[in-house]
Amino acid sequence: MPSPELDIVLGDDSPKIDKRKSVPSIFKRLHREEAEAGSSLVPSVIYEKVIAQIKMLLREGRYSPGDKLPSERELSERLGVNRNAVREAIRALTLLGVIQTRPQSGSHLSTQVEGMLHLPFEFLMLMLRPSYQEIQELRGLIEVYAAGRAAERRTDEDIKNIEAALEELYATNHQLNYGGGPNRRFHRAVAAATHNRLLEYLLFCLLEARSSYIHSLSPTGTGRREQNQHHERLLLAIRQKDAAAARAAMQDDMGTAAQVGEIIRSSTTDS
Amino acid sequence: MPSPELDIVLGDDSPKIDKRKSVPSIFKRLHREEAEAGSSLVPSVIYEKVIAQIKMLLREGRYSPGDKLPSERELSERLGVNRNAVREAIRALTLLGVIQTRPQSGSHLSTQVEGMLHLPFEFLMLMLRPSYQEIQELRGLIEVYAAGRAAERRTDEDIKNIEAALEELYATNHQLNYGGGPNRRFHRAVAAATHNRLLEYLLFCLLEARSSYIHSLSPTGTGRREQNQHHERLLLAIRQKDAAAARAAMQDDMGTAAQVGEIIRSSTTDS
DNA sequence: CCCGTGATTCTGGTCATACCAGATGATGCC
DNA sequence: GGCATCATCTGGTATGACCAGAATCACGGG
Repeated sequence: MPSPELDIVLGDDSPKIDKRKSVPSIFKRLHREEAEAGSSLVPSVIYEKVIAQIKMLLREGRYSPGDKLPSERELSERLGVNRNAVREAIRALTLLGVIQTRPQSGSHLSTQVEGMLHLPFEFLMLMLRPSYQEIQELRGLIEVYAAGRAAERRTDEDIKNIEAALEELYATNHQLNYGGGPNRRFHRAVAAATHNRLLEYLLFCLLEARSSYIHSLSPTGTGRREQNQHHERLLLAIRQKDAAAARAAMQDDMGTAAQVGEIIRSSTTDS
Repeated sequence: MPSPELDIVLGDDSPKIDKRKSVPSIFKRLHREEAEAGSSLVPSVIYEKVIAQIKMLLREGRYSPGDKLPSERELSERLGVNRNAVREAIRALTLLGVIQTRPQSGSHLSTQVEGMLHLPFEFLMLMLRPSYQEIQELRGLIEVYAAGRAAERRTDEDIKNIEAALEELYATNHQLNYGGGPNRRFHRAVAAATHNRLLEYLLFCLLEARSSYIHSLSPTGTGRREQNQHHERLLLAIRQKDAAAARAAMQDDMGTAAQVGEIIRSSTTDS
């Protein structure tokens, strides 16, 4: 059941001429023309064609998350390209998190989106080099909104998840990884209560990338008590479905985080 | 000046044993262990090491956007791996938008972040399949916030840009690509006035991916007049630095967009 | 001495082939 | 029927080759 027909066809009905000489030149020409036009509608290089195919199959619903892709050898044969090109495509998609591949088993479409935006976000920050304030502003605006919505939409299940996350946070509270995973998980649990997966996941990735970008956030424990307090307030507000109070609590929590960020920034004044 | 030293070293001081047999087995073992643990701290495959290297160089500031990378052959030699692995890494990063590569010239770190998140976002939506409401909620929350901040922070330059974008939008208003590029550029111009590049870019990519995800948004012209009106109000509010009015105008614009989305959804009831 | 021209070199894009090691699945023995 | 064994398949990696266009440099004319 895994591998639905998929008869992939590369857009070109190229006359199969020799393949070593003619085909590349065609691509090259297309490439140049496209490059000059600034557009990229026609994939210039083969691996992009492979990716475009997979994307199309996803879009058309012929492939669904979890499905197994044909083997690299089979794909390369069907697509009429070398295995290297297929590998490059698969590798690139793996990096995006679209595909998961196990060494001697095969490649599957990811069943979960976890990890899909981490690297892209990380690189985005490395390239854009946003200030701490910029990140915090974006984060804050999403989190505060999410807190309010969470209060309005939360189910009992959500409450349980948030409580569990909070408990975990407390359990690791004495450790050094302040602001680390548990904290992110708590915030994610709150965001999840909005029942907007896109929002939840975007925020989560933003937090992950932020944490990785502002490396070693750990040193200071400043405001930990305040932060715990904010978290408690937040949970209470969400439980009581008090959107305004939830937003206020989250806003305060953001403020605390901003303070921490300030300390970090001032202590590492360079770069 | 382009290629700063870079003496890349793969983390392992492997005793250079034959290289065809021993090294892979080491990776394999590490890979399996990591896979079982669910983590991925140790890059399992070589191309990930290459990527990690580049990321590290970026993080350390030894490489900056625009710099030219060593040639694939040179990289593969320095890293002690095959050129394929290097290509896979470069290709993957190209897909992320981190690297730009021209056929007979070389690979450079992208100077612009444009296009960095497009594909990731697209795939995220293809995998997550969020509802129109989910997208719109996320979009709306960012846009409304941005409108307010734009009103507070805008410079005269920003006003000019927004006006220009609005003019372009009007110019193409009679065409079919309603809700297309010009509209996104207008919204981006507003977001740019917040002077938070991260926010601006994130929103932009979200809009791009949204447009690509909700394909063929064009058919209906419903609400175009209202939308124009909202845009005018928005511009006015930003010009007058009236944050509340700006948020209100944007909120209305989001409402219009939601309506359009509703129509689209109801007219294509399937999939 | 400058500049244009032409050949050489370099680079990315593609391909073919080969081998390894682990996973998979079929086969056959008990 | 259950379990061990082996052929096969798969992804990971390596080597080597060629193409076409870009980049570079050397050379000769002005």
